[in-house]
Amino acid sequence: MGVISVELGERKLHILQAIIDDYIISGEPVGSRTIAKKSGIAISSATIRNEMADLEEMGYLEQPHTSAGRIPSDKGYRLYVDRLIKAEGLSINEAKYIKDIYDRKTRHIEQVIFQTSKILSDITNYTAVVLGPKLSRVLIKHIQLVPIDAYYALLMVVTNTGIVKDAIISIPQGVGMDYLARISNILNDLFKDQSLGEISLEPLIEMREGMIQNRDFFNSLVDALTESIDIGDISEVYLGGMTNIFNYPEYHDIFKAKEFLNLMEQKELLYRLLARSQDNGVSVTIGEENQCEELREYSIITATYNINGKTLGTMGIIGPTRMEYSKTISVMDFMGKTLSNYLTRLFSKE
Amino acid sequence: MGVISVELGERKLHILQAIIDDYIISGEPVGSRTIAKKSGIAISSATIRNEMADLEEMGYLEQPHTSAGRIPSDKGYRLYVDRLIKAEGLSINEAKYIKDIYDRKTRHIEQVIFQTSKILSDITNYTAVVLGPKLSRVLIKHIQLVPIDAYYALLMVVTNTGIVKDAIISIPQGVGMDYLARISNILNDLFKDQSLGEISLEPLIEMREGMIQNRDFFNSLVDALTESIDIGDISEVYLGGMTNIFNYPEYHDIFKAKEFLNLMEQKELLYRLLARSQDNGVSVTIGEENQCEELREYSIITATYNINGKTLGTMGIIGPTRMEYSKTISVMDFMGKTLSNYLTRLFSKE
DNA sequence: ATTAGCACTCATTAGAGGAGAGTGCTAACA
DNA sequence: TGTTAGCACTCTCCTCTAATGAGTGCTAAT
Repeated sequence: MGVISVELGERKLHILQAIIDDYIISGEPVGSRTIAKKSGIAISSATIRNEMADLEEMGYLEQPHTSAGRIPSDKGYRLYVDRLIKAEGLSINEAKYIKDIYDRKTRHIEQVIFQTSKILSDITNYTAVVLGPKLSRVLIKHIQLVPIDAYYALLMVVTNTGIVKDAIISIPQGVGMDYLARISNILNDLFKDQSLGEISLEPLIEMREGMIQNRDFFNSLVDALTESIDIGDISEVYLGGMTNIFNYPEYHDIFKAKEFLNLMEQKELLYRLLARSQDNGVSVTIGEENQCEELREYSIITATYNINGKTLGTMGIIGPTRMEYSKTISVMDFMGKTLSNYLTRLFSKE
Repeated sequence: MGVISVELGERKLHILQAIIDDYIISGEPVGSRTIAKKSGIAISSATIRNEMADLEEMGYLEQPHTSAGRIPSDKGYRLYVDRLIKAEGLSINEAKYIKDIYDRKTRHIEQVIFQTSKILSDITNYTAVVLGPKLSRVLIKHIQLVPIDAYYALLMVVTNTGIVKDAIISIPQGVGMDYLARISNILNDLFKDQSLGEISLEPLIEMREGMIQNRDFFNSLVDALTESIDIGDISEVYLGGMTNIFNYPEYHDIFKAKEFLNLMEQKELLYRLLARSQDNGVSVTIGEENQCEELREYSIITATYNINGKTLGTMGIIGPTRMEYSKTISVMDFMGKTLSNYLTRLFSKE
């Protein structure tokens, strides 16, 4: 790809940029006259037409039909994102708006994540998806079996993100509080300070083997732990601004709209979509680059958040390929950092 | 309204029914010829035209424009629902489908409620809203303060529906496990077996007055309890089949669709909408009967579910006024009863 | 009271024509 | 050789018109 800079002269790049900038705002094919007037350089529309024809041949532009202007191809957007956009800081108002919201303290991380999805969709005007903390990355702080009544006890797992997983399990006749307390201690000794991803239930299962009494109880205990770890890993998915897609005329078509909304209802799909991008920082996927067939007309921008530098989860923005990349990338970068700071402050006093 | 039966002869009723039956399926204004052919009675279209003119004058029908067929008015639908529909049982397949899903046991009531919303929207092809258990109706089974580490403890409230509300509160220096256990016991004595709606924090606040040490701790305790009760009452709202509205051509308009989806995103609105109908059994609200301005073009059918006959929550279906009332009412009735049975079996062994 | 017949209404559809935006090409120009 | 003005051409979109047809209301006959 290093050849690009040879292929593409300064002027071509400038024209490509002008076209994409215009198309992102208008959504309409861009003609040579428009560029001749708006772009800084003083060249005639005829010259620009020649350049545009070249750019089309190289695959950066497309033409919906013969007598229309040009629209960027996915390859065009890729070049644009990689080389043409300049970082665009958030406005003071926006930064303040975000900070203000995070100032309302909660210790409920779900609330925070939910808020984040709302903020993202509000600011960007696209659809936001935020994954809750990937539970395999989360540390166990405390496990306890709490008796509720004669028949049931509550298995409780508290993590360093303040999340509490609980499961109700039935206890056999004649098991007393002291017994539960003993088991609690054992569980704590076994699992404390391990991450949910690392822990192995082996020792517990071995223990069970040695037992004659209360095997049923141990079974349900193992089951409950397994479940809270497994189910846990497909972490929560929070969606914000689903209907924002209607703001863009190319999705006024009812079938496209329905298709999109149906995708957004499939939490597992969204999870897979975001969970993949594990690299830190902001990453951009444009149109056809998407693995997912149905999302070939959308772009996705993701960022991660962490506690103490340890990546915990992902947030994403989904919008049309003619997305305001510059603005959106800045927002994602800012939000990733802000959320990470917030969470670190909140949950890291070990 | 008793006059109706005088005003409306047998034949008018029959015609009205035929028109509504047809319109519910087709969504197109119904003409006299259609009725003459389809409805059982052998009358000419001219006669039916006369009857239709009468029905329109009485307010049961409307005419979109002079040379179109008739469509039912909300008043017409009301008459239809109250007097003309016959109960329509579920098909064996449907009943089986539902039973099968409820057979997969979970003790997580949220899961069950979520499933319910999916089932409802799947079977009816409308949008389903299900409210989680109204927490004011739910009984406290157990309260406990569990120390997590030197700085924090977990306040845990277990209810008879298996829901666990938890809050992390910070504990003052030098407070030991035995102290927390003592407080736990006090809380249990005070609140056990009361419903969240009934309990008063008065005694706790009084206790605080008598204290010199640890006032801060008591404050956060009271706060946490207050919060889990208050926030709790706007119970969870589960939505299923949001995009089902797109199945009906009259909502292919992008603005209507967006308006609808925006409404569905407002959980509090949905909560208020359903929480109102507290009477047991199925209730139907048609078009203009809706309090909510924006829902004047929709009909809502609600049913309640209970544990041991004690009403816990509400489920609802939202769809166009030309809804398949007969079918939907049956489904709601069936689901209300099925869910109640299921929950009763699951949570009532006191 | 019912119905056949007919004139009338109005939404919907298809087609024709014109306007406008934009292109590619050619020839002239610096 | 790169740039530009000019022009014919293409294709979409809008508007206008006419035709179609479903459905009505009224009248007169049964």
